Amino acid sequence: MEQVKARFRTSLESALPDQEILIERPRSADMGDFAFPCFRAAKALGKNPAQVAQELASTLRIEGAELAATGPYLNLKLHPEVRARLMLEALLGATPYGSAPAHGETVLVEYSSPNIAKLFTIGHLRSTMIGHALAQVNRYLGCQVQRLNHLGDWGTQFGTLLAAYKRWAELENPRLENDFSWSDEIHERRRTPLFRLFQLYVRFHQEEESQPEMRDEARAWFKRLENGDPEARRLWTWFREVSLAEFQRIYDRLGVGFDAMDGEAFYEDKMATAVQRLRDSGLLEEGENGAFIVRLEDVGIQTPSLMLKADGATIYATRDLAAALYRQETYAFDRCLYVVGSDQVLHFQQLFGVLGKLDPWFKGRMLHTPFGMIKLPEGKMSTRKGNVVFLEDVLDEAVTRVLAIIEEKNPELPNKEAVAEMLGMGAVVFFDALNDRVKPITFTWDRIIALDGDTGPYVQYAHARILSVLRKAGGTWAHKARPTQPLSPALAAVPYRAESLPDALDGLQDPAAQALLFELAGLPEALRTVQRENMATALARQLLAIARAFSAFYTNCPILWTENSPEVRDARLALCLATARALRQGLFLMGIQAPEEM
RNA sequence: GCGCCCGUAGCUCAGCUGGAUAGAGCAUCAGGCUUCGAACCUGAGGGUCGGGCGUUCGAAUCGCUCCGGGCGCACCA
Repeated sequence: MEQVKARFRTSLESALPDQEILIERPRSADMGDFAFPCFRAAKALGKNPAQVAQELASTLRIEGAELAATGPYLNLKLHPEVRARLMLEALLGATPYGSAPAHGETVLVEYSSPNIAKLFTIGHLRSTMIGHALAQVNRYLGCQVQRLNHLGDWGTQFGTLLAAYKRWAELENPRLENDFSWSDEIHERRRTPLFRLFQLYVRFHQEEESQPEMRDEARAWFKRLENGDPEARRLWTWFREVSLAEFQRIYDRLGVGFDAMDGEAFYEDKMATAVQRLRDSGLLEEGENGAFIVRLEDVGIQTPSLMLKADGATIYATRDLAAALYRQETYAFDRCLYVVGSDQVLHFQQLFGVLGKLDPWFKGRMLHTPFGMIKLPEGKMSTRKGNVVFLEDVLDEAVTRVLAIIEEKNPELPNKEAVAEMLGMGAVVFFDALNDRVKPITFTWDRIIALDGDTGPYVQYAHARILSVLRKAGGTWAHKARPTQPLSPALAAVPYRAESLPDALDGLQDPAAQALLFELAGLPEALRTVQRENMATALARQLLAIARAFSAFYTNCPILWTENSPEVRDARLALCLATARALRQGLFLMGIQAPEEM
């Protein structure tokens, strides 16, 4: 397909010297595979665009394709059989479809980054799964990717937690579990140390409102922690351990992995040199009240970046600065993506501004992918106030709903629970990636766990139907649709064996088959869009388009009918196989599994 | 107050480096299971692309402005 595009480009270049040739994709298969809009060329030539298209259509020749002028566009449309052959070769060949060979570019993706001693809420899902998808797609496209989890394991909040802990719940206290009135109503799973810590945190903030002097208590505890007080240190370590254990369980469930989990505490001893560099460059100025700031007006940011508090203590901006400098040295990266909510756009503008002034090397390498916050119908979620929706509750509810549907539609299904898990997760994760809105999303159960229409399960359903057909086809067809080794977070490409094509591809002449090929052809471009725009939306939407086109093909073109000639049957089976592989690969990049039956 | 973001069908959203008749899903209505999975498919209705002005051969897309909403604005992260 790429060669055809290149040939199209070459002939356009020779017909229109000195013109910039921009080739687009038409909106649908019946218009063709590639389109050249003639507006600019027409203007340069002083002609009518439609006329230019006509002239080009009658002059140029591309083997295996027809050139037609449709108004101001010159459309290249491959002959159905050529289109089928090119696409199936690409889809079933040795190179994973749409992937690129390693080219040494290093991309860092910072995502998830939960705070120690807090529970995963639905708000953490976006960063975690978008970050995962971006890491996966970049790896698929040949980048060297480092997946970074910048754990929130340092800061004043630990003073709060230490103070709360000392106040109400000593480590050894056996009454811990009974100290909280609402613990009896909650799920057994939440009777974990982490959940108790979370409750302590919430309680402290609640009581603090009427007793402001508690804040000093918290500050004092953080001071002790910073000064290396053994008790504070011991408790901090313990908080961190129980939190990480809990996080890992969730990451395992989501199929997400990291290459580094260096949290903010990791940069604790690296901030002094970072601050010194700021001083040496003359960027650090004393601001109001004795705090130290970096002014950024000259780079178009009116609000200066606060780097040191009046008491000399560091702030999260200092830690992010130290982290960026550390990463520059450690990874020598080409791009660093921060998948963090849109409430922090200013923070990252400031951070990037400071880095750019400190070292021009950083310019253009630092990128923030902001996303809208999830809020509840009654307002903003707040961990401090305790009005949050926990991620695991959402996942569990999704799985429960899917299980009910399985019982209704396919009660004989083996491994119901495992399949329900894949579908429930698929629904939630796919929904999350589908819209990359920067505006806030209002959480409702029915929205996030929708199972019909533009959803993960719709794509998974198309995949499962294909596997079902391939199984019925007998022989090794179904086997060919399975990965050659188990999938794991260490992989980006689903491992498939290269397959040879049937000799004849009649049977793919039908418009529905051609439309499916057209949508499959859009997948590589969608992956590049994901990489360029740093959002997973384009991939999710392309998978939907493929699944939709498959469903139409499936209803229009019988595959295993006895009246079909063996050639027609095999050609259609090959298309099914190619589609199944593409769908599984695409879902996998998003962190979604594709069950063979559902 | 200042800065950034958003406003597209009844609802939720795509489309935005300007370009073909503005697309999906949900909801509504009308059809489709004696052969491969109806978690599906086919069709219909539904739009001053928030309003206005401008740039352009051409604007949902770019600029200005107004209206409506969100977020941020130094010692939280």
